[in-house]
Amino acid sequence: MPESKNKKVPVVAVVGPTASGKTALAVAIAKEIGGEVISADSMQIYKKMQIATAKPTVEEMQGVPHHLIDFLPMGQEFSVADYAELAHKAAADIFARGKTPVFCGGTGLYLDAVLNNVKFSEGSQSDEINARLKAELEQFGAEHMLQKLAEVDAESAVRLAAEKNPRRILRALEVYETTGVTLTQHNADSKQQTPYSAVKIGLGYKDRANLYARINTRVDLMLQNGLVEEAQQVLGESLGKTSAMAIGYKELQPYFSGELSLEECIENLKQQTRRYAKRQLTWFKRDAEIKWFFVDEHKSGQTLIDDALEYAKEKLLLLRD
RNA sequence: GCCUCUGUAGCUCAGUCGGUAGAGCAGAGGACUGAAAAUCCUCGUGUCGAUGGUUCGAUUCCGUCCGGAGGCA
Repeated sequence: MPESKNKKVPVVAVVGPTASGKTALAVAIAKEIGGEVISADSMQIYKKMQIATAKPTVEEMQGVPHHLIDFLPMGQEFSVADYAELAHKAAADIFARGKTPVFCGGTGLYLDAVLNNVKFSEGSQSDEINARLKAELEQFGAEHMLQKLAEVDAESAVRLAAEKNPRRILRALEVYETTGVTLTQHNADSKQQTPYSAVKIGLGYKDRANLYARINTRVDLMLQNGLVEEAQQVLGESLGKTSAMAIGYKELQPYFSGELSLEECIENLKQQTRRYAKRQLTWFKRDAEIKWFFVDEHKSGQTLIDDALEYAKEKLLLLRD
């Protein structure tokens, strides 16, 4: 009965690719153990973006309180740092009321940032510096930016040399210019002990084809539920840098402008969603703490939920020992 | 029935003046610390429609057959 364990806040995290059934499982778990859901989804945070983000409906929530959903105007930008701050607050609040936080979502970066308690220092971001670096990138290219980085932060430059991901090179430069500290150092400083002890449950498919089929039919369902109308409305308003990236609206833009047929846009939307799911899987796969449950290995959604529920309860009991 | 074009990677097509072939897309794997539903990296062997012939050697040239497109009757 180690003392340190008792000090950690027990939480459950339901993760997995889009369209794997996370919402239903998280609600079932929350109801069973007396929990509240904290969404870990970079797009469900926005108001008005309902259908495309598969935001849980009131019926789906079944009376379980949901946090970090449907609260931000679309024009506002958001980032991991913002998410981490809000999520920690929500978790502390839920725990203080004697309940258990149940994280649920497919944004791996958000989840990891919170569960690993990554510290986001305040001064490492600057829109002006970012804009300036971006202009420089456009003029001189990624290679040039990488060399510029190598002069001040050789270690990060070496690490980033293989992929030459412009976004990441710029961030490394931004961190150095704002804080005077290398990205390597900055990231090392961001590591802290986590206050949480998480039971991680992954929802997946044994056969990739089944996941893709599920995604395809879910997009069709969204269309039946009025996705086109929602897209028209959303695209008509001013989206922010973050919300504009949501899958489901920008793919339909060519249809509204008459460049492509609706059918072509839908195919494209489905494909984008499939690729997104694949990236999510790549992210979650490397987390060995996740216990996976496969949808296509169960007779019904209910047996899957029952199995996962049983696992979650057992694990939580162990954590409380 | 005749003529022309065409049949190469899951799809769209390049190409080989004869020495067994390569792009885009799709797909797969991976990375990921302030846009993450984002951004980026890596990965291409396929009876070159079938079958005979010419040749040291044919996917490439020639014949025949089968499939597809078009034109003329």
